[in-house]
Amino acid sequence: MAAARVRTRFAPSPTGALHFGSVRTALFAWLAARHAGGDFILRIEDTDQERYIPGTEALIIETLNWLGLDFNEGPEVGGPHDPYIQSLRIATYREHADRLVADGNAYWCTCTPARLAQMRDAQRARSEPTRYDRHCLTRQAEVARERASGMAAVVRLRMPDGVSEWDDVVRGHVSFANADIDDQVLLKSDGFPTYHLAVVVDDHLMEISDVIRSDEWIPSTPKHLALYAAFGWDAPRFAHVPAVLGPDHQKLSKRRGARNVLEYGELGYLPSAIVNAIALLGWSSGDEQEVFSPQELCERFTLERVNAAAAVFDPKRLDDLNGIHIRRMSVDDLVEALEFHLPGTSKETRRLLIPMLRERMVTLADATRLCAPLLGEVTVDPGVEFPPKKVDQATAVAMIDVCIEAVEEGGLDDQAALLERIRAVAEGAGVKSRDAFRVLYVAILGTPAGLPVIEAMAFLGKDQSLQRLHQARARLG
RNA sequence: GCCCGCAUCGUCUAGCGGUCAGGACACCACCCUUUCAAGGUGGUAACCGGGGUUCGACUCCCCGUGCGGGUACCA
Repeated sequence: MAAARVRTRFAPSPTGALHFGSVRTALFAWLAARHAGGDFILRIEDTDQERYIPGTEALIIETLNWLGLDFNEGPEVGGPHDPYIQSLRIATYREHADRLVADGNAYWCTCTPARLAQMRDAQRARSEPTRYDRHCLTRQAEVARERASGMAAVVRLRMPDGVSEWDDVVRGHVSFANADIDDQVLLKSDGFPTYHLAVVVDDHLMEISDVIRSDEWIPSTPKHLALYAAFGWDAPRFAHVPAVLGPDHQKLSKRRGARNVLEYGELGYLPSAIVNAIALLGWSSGDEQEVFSPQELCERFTLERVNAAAAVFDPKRLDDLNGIHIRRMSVDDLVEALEFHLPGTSKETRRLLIPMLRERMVTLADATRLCAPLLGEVTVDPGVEFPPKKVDQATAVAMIDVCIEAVEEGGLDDQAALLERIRAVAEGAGVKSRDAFRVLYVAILGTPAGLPVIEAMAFLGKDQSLQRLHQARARLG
């Protein structure tokens, strides 16, 4: 078979916002496609009306767009295999189910949920695997009459004998004894397909070359293989990626509080940092590079290098990467990105602030806190010691006085000269400059730590700086 | 119950029979320094257990243990 074009898809069910687990699966599928110069497709798997949460579809698209995981085909953008929403493709599944029944690879079943439950209990009691006992397979004529009289019925896959096996891109060789596998329901009594039928039909029709999905699907892959065989289709490559675990080592899930990825945007995380962080959850480059732009990831990523073990998401790692990605941004990009976190500021103002901020942000949201004393009034927090620790009254007074004097005389243009003059006073007082300078930080910023104080004064201007210095001086009595 | 998968520092990982078991995050120390950061240097810290195979196992095989997943007319 000729090397087919690589086509991957992300196929979420619209049951809620995306968290890091689902997004990572999407990312791997996107990276695999982009690495190969192939196509990435978004398909919505909404075959369960009961679990459907309205609005989720738009949320998923927004998340993908925000992260930069662009899709070539899917809802809204369309494509050659439109529609990309399964609830709009019901007739297709129905036709395929009929074909399976006609060929003897599937059969109708009218067993009630109660009988099924009873059957499973009995099997369990006998230490047997739970699977359908094919009661209806042996009475198809009767089942046909029951259906004609309006009895609820489903179509079940007739699981063939033998062994199902495949070479999983991340797991290696995997095999199952078909005898342990259930005759899966393919068409529900409401006429909707189950995941199993829909996914196989769509992946084939949409020419998906690599099925990349979370590893909870491993046990049902034999059913899918049986379906490909029954239809006479070639099966795609399968890559089952491991789960992403929370700090409790439990799989990330919507209940249990896994966060909507979009919330990280509001918190000041960069899409590129998130992409970098989750790519590292299970994938490694093979050399020692760990900071990647999305572009670099596309170049370097291969499914073969995805680890098979589940990974615990570490927020500290994201923080680190986010700071690095922020520092790698251009000033122009930061001016834009900071608009949300420094509301009411002009581009020029943000441009002035960025050199001070850059090395100090873990998230963009830190800008709000860091810049507050420069964009508003200094607040005198009674919890802040003044004079600070290790600095006596006299030294504090001297520091403020020299600063006032220097600013009045020399202004704020020559920051180096200003710094020298102040430092000389600290040294003369025999106090470490690291301690003495805190006096100025509290005076100007209201806290002993923050943006560099001389640059901060330059930003505030002479009048405002002097006013704050005099205010502080007054507090010292 | 039955089936499947996974197993290296606290966390993410490299390793694909012979390494002082490497890197990153976090943590600690020091340096730099106008605070805080950023940056630099160094440090603490790991092969789940037991059997094999082999001259030699983190690496291959088996068993156990732990964890995860599946076992639905949910995906």
